[in-house]
Amino acid sequence: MSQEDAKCTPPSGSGSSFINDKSFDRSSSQGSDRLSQPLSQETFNQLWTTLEEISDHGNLTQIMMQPLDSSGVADLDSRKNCIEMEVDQHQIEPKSSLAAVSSSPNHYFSPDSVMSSSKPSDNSADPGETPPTYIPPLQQSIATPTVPSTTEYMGDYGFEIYMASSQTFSKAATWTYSDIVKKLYVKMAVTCPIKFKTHTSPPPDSIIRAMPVFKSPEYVKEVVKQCPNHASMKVSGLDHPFPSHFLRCENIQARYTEDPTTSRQSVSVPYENPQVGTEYITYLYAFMCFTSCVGGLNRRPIQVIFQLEKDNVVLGRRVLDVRICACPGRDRKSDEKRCHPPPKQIKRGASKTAGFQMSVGSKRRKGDDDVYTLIVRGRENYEFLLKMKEALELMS
Amino acid sequence: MSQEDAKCTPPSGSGSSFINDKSFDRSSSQGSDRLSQPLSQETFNQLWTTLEEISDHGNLTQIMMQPLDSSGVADLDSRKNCIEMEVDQHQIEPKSSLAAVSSSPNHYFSPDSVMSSSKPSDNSADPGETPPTYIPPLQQSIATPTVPSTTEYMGDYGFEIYMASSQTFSKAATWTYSDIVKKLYVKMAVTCPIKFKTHTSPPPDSIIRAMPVFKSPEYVKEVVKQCPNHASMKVSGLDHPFPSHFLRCENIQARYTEDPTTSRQSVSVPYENPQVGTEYITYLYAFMCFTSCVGGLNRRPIQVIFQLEKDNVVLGRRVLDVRICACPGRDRKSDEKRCHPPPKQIKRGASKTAGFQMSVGSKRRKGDDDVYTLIVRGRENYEFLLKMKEALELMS
DNA sequence: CAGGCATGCCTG
DNA sequence: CAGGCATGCCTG
Ligand SMILES: [Zn+2]
Ligand SMILES: [Zn+2]
Repeated sequence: MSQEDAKCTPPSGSGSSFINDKSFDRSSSQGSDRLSQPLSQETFNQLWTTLEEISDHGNLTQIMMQPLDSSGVADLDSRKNCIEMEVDQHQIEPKSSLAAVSSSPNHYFSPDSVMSSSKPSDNSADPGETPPTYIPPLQQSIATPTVPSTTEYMGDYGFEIYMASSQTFSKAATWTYSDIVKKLYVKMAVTCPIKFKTHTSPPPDSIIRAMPVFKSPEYVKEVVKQCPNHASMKVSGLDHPFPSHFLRCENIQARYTEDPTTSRQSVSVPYENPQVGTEYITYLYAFMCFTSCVGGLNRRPIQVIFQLEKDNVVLGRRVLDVRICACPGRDRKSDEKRCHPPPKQIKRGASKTAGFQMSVGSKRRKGDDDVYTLIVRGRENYEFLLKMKEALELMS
Repeated sequence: MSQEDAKCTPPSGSGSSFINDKSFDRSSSQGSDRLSQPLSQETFNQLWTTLEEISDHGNLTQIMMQPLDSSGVADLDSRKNCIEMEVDQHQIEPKSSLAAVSSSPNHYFSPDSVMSSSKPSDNSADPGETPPTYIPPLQQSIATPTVPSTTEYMGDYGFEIYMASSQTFSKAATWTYSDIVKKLYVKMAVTCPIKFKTHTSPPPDSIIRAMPVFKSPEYVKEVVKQCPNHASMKVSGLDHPFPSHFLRCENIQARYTEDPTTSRQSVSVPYENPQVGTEYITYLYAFMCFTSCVGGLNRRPIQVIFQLEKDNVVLGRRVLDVRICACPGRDRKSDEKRCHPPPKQIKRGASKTAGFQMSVGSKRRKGDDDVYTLIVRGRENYEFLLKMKEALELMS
């Protein structure tokens, strides 16, 4: 049961779904536990530590983007150096002093995505939206730039996201959205249509930026990126502008960014007003790893932050829980079942015997003490049923 | 049942266990099937093809060995170039003409590991060993150097391997050897003692070379290497002489080789005669991926070839089936059960109900037509048993 | 350590 | 496409 807890916390309406978060899966730092009796304990601890450092900050993607004309040999050791450099950066020089001065923490996204407080679209400005709950002063500083906001924010233009809660429950549908768990279930590497609208046209050249983050507070700080396995598949770099991005948008104008400070990756597309007669504008997104990918998301649930931005000013923000899996239909069904167990569902067994439904529990029923006679043909059947009867009577 | 077939073919004694091989799991080229509704079908097919090429020949390990003093950025695209170069090599210039001339196919291992036919240790020379079965002329040429021999060969020195069939069945033991399935079950990244002996001391400076190969004929040609995930963990290169090797030997004198022609990786250690009073010499080996590793072994069973060599002449060869998994005890147990199903084992269900054993099948038994009376207390119990009885009578 | 779940993938 | 297995890993 405890293994399933994490799944039972659908985001509460439009507020930050973080509040509902429970503890999650395993911590990636438990990795070293797997190495009982290692070649050399110390050696391995080192290995795993290295791995964790890399997965926290790694600049692999940047390395991989290097075009063909370079030396032709890779020095992956440089990654480790990058990591240390990065840490220094954090402590010494916030990438842009502009960000440090004028960004509003609740709308902070990346150093080049600043919320000007003079704009009318500040979070306190929109009464129709759940106002953000009290934020302790510490969080208001730029001290933790690695955790992007996940507070939903409609903004002045009425930015909204919409998932057709369509697509069958079928185990094999490429994607399906659960309105009851408020979560998108989607297969890996398939495009999934996501719709947006505003009630007022945002300024021209506005964009929608999409960025994945871990849902659990335990991991929000960690950057979401592809696992080495899937990252290594796109190595050729010929097929995609930013091959090792976890989140893609099928749009010729899609722009792939990796924030040099936080090293978080995002995709942005120009916001287009819906065609006449259409309420929503649809973009096609694809997720390039499973939620379960070892060495990547590693079974840690994520959400995607969709932000309407104009010149690095955040005009609106929507957050979508996403699970990337092999059987969206199956997994949706089981999540929903977990949250709304059907009446009289039995813990385990029994109901699988199907054909009839036996109640379980201590409630006494009509006829509980009556005595009946069963005529059975066959010795073996008789013995079986006898044992069964004894077991049943023991239970009652 | 068919999913389990492959597991039920223990190698038949000391002969090539290839003969018993059945079809295996899925082909890795089915990868593209996973991408239903991809971003762009063509693009993805390309991706997967690239991946397969890489996993077949990829020079990643070489690239990763590049020391820190290089440019500091990696050009992983160069891998693809390497691949093509490699293919050319195969067709144009066999690495050493010596190998092409004097190697005996059955003892062929790698271009620098040649079987001199003047040596007394030729395969035809030892009558105590199963002589290799007829080999069609085509295979005798050096045309398929990518498939190392897996024929066991005791040789003049009486080379033997020995696995203590010790270690509990316990689900958590780090390794266990099944004498009935003739397979080693071992956790990933833990050292496992493997013992060798000869009846006569081999010449000084003899070595034992260990090389993993896929067991299935379908995949033998493919080089066994670590999955990108696990390979990327050792990236630092500080911890191990050849960090991305799949097979390691805990021995200061271990030498890690990657054959430039076949790009197969192997570890060799100097052969040492057992200590006085000891029959065997023990080496510690470790496997750095699961048999199930996606992008690596990918659930394809492997075996390890242990070859006694002296100056690239093969003096003996032993082959060991190995499964690297999280629960060696559990998996051994289930493999053995598959091969020797306990008498009266029921396909599914029933036996799980424990406490009594019901036979299944159509054999008529004593008492099959007798009629018995069962007195049942409780309406619900009665109804349950009634249904049960009806079902049972339907079955008989 | 043993039981059991989660989840990719295989097979009909 | 649905049922079901295989198998890493989590939890008592
Ligand atoms: Zn992945
Ligand atoms: Zn692996």
